[in-house]
Amino acid sequence: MVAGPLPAPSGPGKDRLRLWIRLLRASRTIEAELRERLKKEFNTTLPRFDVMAALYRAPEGMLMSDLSRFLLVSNGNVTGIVDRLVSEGLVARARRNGDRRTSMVRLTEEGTQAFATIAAAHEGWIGELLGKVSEDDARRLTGMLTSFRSNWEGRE
Amino acid sequence: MVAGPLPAPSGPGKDRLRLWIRLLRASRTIEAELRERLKKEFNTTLPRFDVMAALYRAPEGMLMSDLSRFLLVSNGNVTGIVDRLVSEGLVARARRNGDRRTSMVRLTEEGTQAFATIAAAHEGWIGELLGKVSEDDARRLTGMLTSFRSNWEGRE
DNA sequence: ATATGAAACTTTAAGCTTGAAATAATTCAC
DNA sequence: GTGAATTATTTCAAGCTTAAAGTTTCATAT
Repeated sequence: MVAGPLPAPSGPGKDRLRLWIRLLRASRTIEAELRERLKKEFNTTLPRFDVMAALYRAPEGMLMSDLSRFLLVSNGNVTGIVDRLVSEGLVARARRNGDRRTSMVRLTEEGTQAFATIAAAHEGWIGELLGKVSEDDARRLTGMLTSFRSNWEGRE
Repeated sequence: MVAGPLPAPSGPGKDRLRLWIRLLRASRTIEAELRERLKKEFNTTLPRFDVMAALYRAPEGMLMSDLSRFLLVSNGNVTGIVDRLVSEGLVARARRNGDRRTSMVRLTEEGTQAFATIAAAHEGWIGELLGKVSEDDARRLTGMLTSFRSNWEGRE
């Protein structure tokens, strides 16, 4: 999967395979770097950051199922991450009157402050790690990725 | 991190942030789909597939450290995955005469056959999932990703 | 020869991840 | 209104992942 150098395959369809391999290697490389910095600088993790980022954009809160759908991870996964964030005082669950199966999850005041700091650093890191990509290329690449995704997404 | 729809941020540097988010969402979406199919069709996992793919390209075998470097994962990680592949008879470790710290890891006959089958299906899936990307765009995107990566890689 | 350090690998603890099974609450058909 | 599906969430087992600590082996400088 994460193939790299070596006997460059050729033939029909190989271009897409190569694209996928590059895509995967690029995101894994960046992810690894972010994970390391989040740990070193803020003693946190990428999954926690993802959850907080989602909640930061939704001051009114999110349901667990909204979170898992948005983050593209399983339900049970989110449960665990939120549990940990709650125990750290960064996130709170609020039972709802309407539907007692659900609970609104939101950042605490402390969580909001903490996230703002981390997010600023994060944006700087991305700027650094993708620094060699021109703003122009960035926009072009983004466009390609967006359209490709919307094409096959929502199949099943 | 995996932000998506909603209040499109703007400002300097935001284009690269947006690019990163798209990149991550694209690869996670495809990865999830591949993982699911590997499980359903072949009862295996993405990490096992990755290791087997690496070994398939190296009939003479690879050291554990080669594997972990190539796959961009930690040493301990590879140990576990290889352990499982060995217990399934798909991979073999061979002690070396020269250096008794190391062992050459390679696919067994059974592993080679199994991988060939899975790899064929895998390539088809990629063709399907990235089908809407023209071969031309695929090559262009690949080029962009390659150059961006080689730029900041090998920093530390 | 022998310490000293480096290298290759494994082990461990903690956390992330999934898919499936279990719980609980709601909705809907009758 | 009762029972049957549906929905939201949690729990669970198995496996993946990392960073750090530990083991064994090798290289090298005395």
